[in-house]
Amino acid sequence: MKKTEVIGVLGETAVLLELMGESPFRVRAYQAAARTLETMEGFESRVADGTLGEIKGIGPALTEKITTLWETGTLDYFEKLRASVPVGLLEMLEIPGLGGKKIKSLHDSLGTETIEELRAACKAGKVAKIKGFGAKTEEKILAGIANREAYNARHLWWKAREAVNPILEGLRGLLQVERAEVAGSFRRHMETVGDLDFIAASTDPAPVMDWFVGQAGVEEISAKGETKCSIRLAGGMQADLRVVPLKQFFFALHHFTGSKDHNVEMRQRALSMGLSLSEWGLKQIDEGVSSAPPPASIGTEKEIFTALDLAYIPPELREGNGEIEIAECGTLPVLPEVCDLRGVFHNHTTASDGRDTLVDMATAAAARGWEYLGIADHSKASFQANGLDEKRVLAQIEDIATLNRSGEVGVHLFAGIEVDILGDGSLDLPTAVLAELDYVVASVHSRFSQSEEEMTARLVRAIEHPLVTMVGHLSGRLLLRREPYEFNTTKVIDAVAANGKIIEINANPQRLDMDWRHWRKAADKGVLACINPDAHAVEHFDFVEAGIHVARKGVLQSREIFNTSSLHQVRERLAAMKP
DNA sequence: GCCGTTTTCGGCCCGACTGTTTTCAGTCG
Repeated sequence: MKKTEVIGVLGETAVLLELMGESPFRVRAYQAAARTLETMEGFESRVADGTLGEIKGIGPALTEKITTLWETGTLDYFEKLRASVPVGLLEMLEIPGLGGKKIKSLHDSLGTETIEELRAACKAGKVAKIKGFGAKTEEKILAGIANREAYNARHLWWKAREAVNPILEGLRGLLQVERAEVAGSFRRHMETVGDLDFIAASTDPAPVMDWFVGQAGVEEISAKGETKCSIRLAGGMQADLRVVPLKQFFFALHHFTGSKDHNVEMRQRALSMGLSLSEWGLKQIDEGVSSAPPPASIGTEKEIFTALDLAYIPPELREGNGEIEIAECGTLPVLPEVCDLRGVFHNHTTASDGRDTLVDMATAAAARGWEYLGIADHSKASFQANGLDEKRVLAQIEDIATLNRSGEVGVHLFAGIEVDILGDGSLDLPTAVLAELDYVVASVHSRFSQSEEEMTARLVRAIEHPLVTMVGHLSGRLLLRREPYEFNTTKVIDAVAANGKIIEINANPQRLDMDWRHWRKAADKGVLACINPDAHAVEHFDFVEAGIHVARKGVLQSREIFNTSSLHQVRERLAAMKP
């Protein structure tokens, strides 16, 4: 069985155990193990030599189950568990207000196994009669089922921002509001976000909450208490607001920024120092460990970290991926910013499927202050995208050279191509043509359903081609729409490192590919990143901001990003990469 | 399920909100 499948089984086991009403700690153990495996290096050898149990969070029971899965491809424990839980129950977890225990209770008393049956039971008033349920729960379940159908549960970060900015501005404009921020996965710059979390500091919550629920675009008020309320916006996005006194603001902001894993570690660290950290503050625990008293008041989020002897951890890094250990040393890396970029390399023009011309694109790039712009239109195999054949490539090289010589645009243009990686890993254009270009982006645009072995070999072969400079959108995923194709990420990254090539950070908000979770390890192997907007129009240059988010979450530094280099350096490096 | 220079058993982050209760369980973040 493949590693990704093992991870899938562990994750599904956690969900199934939850539905069985198992101990939440056991559930958590499976979730944690799945996450650990996702980023684990040398998984195969550890399974083989039996050292899996040395990893924190993986004990004897999980070692045995993972080993069995890996070696035999099946696990009795899991199969029995899955057979005992109807699939409909898994889907019910997506309904707000329903967790493992309530779903189990519904199943036990009514025998509901599908969402349709649950809907029918609600409509017949049967659910309200169950102990622990009532009329309101029944209504909420019905509404939840309807919403689930109407809207996707998650949204692209880029899309969510359109909702966030006006709300933040509105909150900050209120007389009663001293501070307001957005927290949650949005603040951590996750590629997709579920709910939006707003925190406001005020001594007078009522008018703030009234404004929040009364905004234009609010479709439903899902909850409204004294200090917390929850709305659903047009488009289906859920937004929560919490109003706290100013002295609690930064604690609340930190808490609701998360992630959950980060918070757990922070609280554990506080406890070890004789302190208790919560969204309400930092207090001294009376007994036990001697410790310095916490600061009397906190005026920035940074001071919370300082109180725990940590360097400030930017929100993007708060994923429970060892950021606290790094911050312990007080040496957090300086993360890149949009202004560090001096150009981009994967951009389309009207020659293929872009909306703007070469000159338009160059002018817009110059207006951003970029020093250079790489043009990489599609190659001929991308027929639907009007890909360029040999002749048109050579013509475009000529156009670019002419434009560069003319000095009409204040940016240096590099002639490139986004060449299709064909099914067997060969490239869509002959070497003689590719050799005429300044650089080559190689991408997969077809035959996504190849086996992991085929796709891995295909990518590796393309990477090993001497004229390939970088790999475009490595996994081919479309967030919330299409899963990545199957390939061995480690092998591909190793091939890129071994050949001194570059991996693109495709900054299209729907791609954000290669995923930030792989970046730190890839960079440690010497792989360079190149943040590219995959622009099909001048306004798509804005996407680089999302690309910077990926780099920051991946803990990359500017020197690890190819296109933070000056024009002079880029020229030299591109030339050096050519055979 | 995992974990342990106080523990191999008894912990595992913690508090608000909701809807259901008559003192609290479940869910959520």
